[in-house]
Amino acid sequence: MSTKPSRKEVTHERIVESAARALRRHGYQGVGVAEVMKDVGLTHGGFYAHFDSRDAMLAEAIERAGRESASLVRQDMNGRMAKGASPFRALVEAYLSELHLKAVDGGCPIAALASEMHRQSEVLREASCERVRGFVKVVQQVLPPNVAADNAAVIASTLIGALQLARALGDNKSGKAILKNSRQALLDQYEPSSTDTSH
Amino acid sequence: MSTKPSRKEVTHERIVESAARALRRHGYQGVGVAEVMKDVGLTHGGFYAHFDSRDAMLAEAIERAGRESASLVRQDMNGRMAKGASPFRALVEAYLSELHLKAVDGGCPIAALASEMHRQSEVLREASCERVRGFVKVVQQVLPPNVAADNAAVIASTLIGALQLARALGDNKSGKAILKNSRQALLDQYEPSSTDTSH
DNA sequence: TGTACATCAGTGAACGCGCGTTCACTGATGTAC
DNA sequence: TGTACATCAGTGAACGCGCGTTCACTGATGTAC
Repeated sequence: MSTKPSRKEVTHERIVESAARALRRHGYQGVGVAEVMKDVGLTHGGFYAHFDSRDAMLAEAIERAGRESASLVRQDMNGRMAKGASPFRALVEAYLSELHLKAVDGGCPIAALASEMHRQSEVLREASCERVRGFVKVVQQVLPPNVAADNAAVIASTLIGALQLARALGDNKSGKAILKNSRQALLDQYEPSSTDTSH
Repeated sequence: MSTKPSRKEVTHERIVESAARALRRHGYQGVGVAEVMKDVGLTHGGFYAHFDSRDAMLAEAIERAGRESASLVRQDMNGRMAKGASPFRALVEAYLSELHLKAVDGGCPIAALASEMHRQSEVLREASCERVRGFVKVVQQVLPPNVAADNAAVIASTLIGALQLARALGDNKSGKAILKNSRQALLDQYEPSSTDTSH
């Protein structure tokens, strides 16, 4: 199906990839056209051959950031499930891992952007909401049996809030303590039968 | 003790008040010196007689936003406790109320800023962390008996995350549903004896 | 109480800078024959 | 396979704009006598 991508398409993807990283590291307003172009080895003049506007690029970057983050988390989850963890435990432990705490620019765009979402332009808000809905759906899919689907959004809120607060407090004792407490609390509540295997 | 404030002190407070509102409405980067000064009826030139820098103003604004929000939430809590709600229930219901959902610029600065905190300058990060620590302490103080103090940070994460996601999804059905589910889940978990009285 | 002067809060023009966006251009790629 | 030309991706200078910050100045406030 997929024919070999043109040179322009390759460049386009590299721009989006760089923007997706900058977006999470610096926030919506921290992504500059010139800086992104420089990062992929181009001059800023060529930008508008690829996108109608900066916003158009950001909309693509949000979508890409969501996919990247999902694949990163899923990879971590797979490792944990291979060791016997349930899907729910694997998600909680992967999302609230110290790896994710540090990996801001490869991690979850919702944790990186949530408090800014409602201030963005229509296009960006819609792209961002889509990520939120997607994440809630992911949580829903790993819910332990006997846990009502209604709880997915609350659990998503806890995951996102905890990661944000941990990052805000810094990559130190208090930040890591929040992660640990939150993992513990989520597992105690929704999967009380299992035991904590994290270290 | 408190002597009558000088004219300059009054103006200073009005600037900080305006900045505290702008900070929550527009985020750290959305607070402009000129706009804040215009909002209090002054020209931007006089700004540096009041603050060493924009950052210095923001640091004061964060502190003020925290106090304003705390007093707003406490007021709402008092009303609920007068009707028989426990302190914990009152906090959960007040923080995750539709009023708070809409009142961005008078509400909790952590919900308004959390995902941007770790990107700020040293001064602003410290001022922001202080708000986080203060909020966790507030949660700790209303914890129902038999709930370990460790849980305060997780509950704070859930409150903050849920409010952010609700705002991101918009002041509509899905946003309000997250608030409602989150209130329910928190009460079910930490105060299962009581019944939901919210409407 | 009234005048003379010093202090002080706020004015408004100007600065340097970085940003998003535009555009005439160039050099490389690929197609036609 | 080789040449001639059209297409296309990327260049780099320029634009208008808003920002944080500075500063010489002004008009009002308050103090000294």
